[in-house]
Amino acid sequence: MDQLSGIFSALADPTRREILWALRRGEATVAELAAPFSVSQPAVSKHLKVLEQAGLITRSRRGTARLSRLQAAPLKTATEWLIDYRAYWGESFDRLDDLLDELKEQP
Amino acid sequence: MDQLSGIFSALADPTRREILWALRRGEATVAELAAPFSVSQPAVSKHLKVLEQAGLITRSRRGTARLSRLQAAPLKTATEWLIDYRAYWGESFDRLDDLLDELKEQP
DNA sequence: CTCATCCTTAACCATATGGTTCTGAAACCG
DNA sequence: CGGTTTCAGAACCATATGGTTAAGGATGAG
Repeated sequence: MDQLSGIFSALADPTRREILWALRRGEATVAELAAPFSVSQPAVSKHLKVLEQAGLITRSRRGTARLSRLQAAPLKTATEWLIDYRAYWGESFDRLDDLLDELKEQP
Repeated sequence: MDQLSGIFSALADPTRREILWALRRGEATVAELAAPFSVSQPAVSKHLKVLEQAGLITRSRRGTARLSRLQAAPLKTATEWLIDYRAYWGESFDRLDDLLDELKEQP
């Protein structure tokens, strides 16, 4: 599986996007990440493995707990693919351009 | 399947990304899209159906041929998700920021 | 050393996915 | 009308995916 496919398929699952969202402010344990969901803890462990293999998170230990931490690189890779795509395409991204403008103006 | 999941899982397949790439300059028939690949024509038809259901393409007829055409909206949706995510995350996108700077300066 | 805690792995299951071949529908060509 | 071209659909297959429960490894607490 190439890198982009791994990233996009990792992002394709709503539970995994929620997990990434929960991690945006820092590290969290498996139990903390599993709490908001109605799925079992081993299911969350599987999702974390997928995210790790896509490079979206790295993992470490603290006592018996396993900590997950976001990694920026794959998100950049995915965003760049989309932006590059647009660069080679005739049509513009209209409202996306506006959004980017806004983002540039509030640094 | 929610919209983002459909878009990301459509983008997760390399063949589908190649098809989108081939469509960046305009419409194409199924045969034209299938030619570069070592898969059968029905396989390409299936991929086109996935892309259509994700909203990434629309389809029309010209004689016996079926034309596929790119749609910008889902690409915008996906890009915005990634950009928004970054907006709520502490770390910056480093080189992505540079890329965006470059894009803003060559309009 | 023993035990509890936290999490991963194994085994299993149902459904989805990506591929095939074969068949047939839809539109033009003569 | 009949044939050709272009493509979609059906049926089938192998593997991947997302879920479960049950068992067990690793670390810290007592």
